[in-house]
Amino acid sequence: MQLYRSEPSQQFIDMFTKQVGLSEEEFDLLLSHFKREYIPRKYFYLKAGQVCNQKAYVNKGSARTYTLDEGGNEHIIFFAFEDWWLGDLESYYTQQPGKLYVQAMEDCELLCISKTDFDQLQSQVPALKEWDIAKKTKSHFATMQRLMDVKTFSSEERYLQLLEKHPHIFQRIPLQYIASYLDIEPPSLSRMRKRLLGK
Amino acid sequence: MQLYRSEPSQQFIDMFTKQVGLSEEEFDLLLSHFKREYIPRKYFYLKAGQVCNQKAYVNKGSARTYTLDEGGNEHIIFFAFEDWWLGDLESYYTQQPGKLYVQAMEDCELLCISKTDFDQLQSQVPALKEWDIAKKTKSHFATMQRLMDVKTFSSEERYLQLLEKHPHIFQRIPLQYIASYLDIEPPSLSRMRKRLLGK
DNA sequence: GATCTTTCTTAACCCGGGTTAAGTCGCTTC
DNA sequence: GAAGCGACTTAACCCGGGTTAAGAAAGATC
Repeated sequence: MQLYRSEPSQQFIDMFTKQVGLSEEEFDLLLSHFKREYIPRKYFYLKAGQVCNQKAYVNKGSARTYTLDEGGNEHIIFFAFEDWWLGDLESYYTQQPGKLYVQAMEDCELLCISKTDFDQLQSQVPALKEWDIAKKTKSHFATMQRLMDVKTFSSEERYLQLLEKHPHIFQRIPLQYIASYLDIEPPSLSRMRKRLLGK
Repeated sequence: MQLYRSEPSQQFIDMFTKQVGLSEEEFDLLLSHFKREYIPRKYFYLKAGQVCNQKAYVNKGSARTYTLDEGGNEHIIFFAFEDWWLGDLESYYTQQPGKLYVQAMEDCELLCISKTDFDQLQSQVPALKEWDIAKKTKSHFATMQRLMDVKTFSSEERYLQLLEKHPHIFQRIPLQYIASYLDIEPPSLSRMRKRLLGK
């Protein structure tokens, strides 16, 4: 058993060795550039105005990504749980200050690699570059789907979809965050849940 | 003056020759694969369930891209005017049936190139491939920005932003489409406009 | 175990937007 | 120019969600 500078989940290892197809040497090289980072609950991984200069894999914990309006209200864009990647993609690629807040909802253990390091590795390992492009594409389609969902479905429909597709998140995060994700206020979510109980 | 199989706008020519940096020969080769397509007002370029198998440049006219919910209501995701590209990006890349409707709001003249042709040209002309990747990236960020806007700003704020950034579209397309784009009903947009007149 | 904090629910009130339908204006068509 | 059509506005009604505040429940902390 080899000693790692970080202790990646099996999913992390499988992703790079089985899906991306890295050799053991390539994986070890990649892994040596990852640093573990802990974000306690309620603390921020990223705030608006900061430049996102690394990729962060959620090894453990959960986080929420949100925007802030002029009134100081938060609007959750998406959640992240284990085996997701955190960050502000636009800020990462443009290296300009971002507009997003990323806050830990539970204590988080992240595996982080700087953009500088990843860019260099990417030029050495073609499979990594392909993986990154594919990841961007998937992310693009997911963002588009979210936009379509927000426009097409009512908050109740989106609540039911969330309940069906990701029932586990209701066990882990406060309902007020779900409400923000659905673009409604907590009392409204409460009323909706009560209404749905009768069905 | 050369005869083209289609008559691209100056913007179209500049994009590929100046921005992408194609040589005259490369541009002519590319252009020879484009076909002109006319979509009369109210007709569809694409419907949900169809596979999007070509890129379409809007040479003239305007279109709206929307989803349909179970109740048969339309939800406009975005508009397209001259110098934009039309289509269902996910369907194009996956070659699976899409979920979007793309309908001409004014008579449209499109310049279209099949995915098959473009993929082949892309492998011959590296600059084209880079352009395509850059376009996807820009599109991704734009989609993300739209999602953030929809979640962060009220319909009134988004109306004012639209008025400021794209005042010309109010001269070209019916207000009912603007309303759909803003996720409100036409009477509500009317009330809002009346309210804003007093300011 | 008592206190404090966080989270969720509930109630009461109000306002804004959906809904429906009618009416106006402008443009096309014959 | 009359009729017809599409687009926009307006009015009236109703319902649902925001807002605020209070209370209950569950966890955390000491």
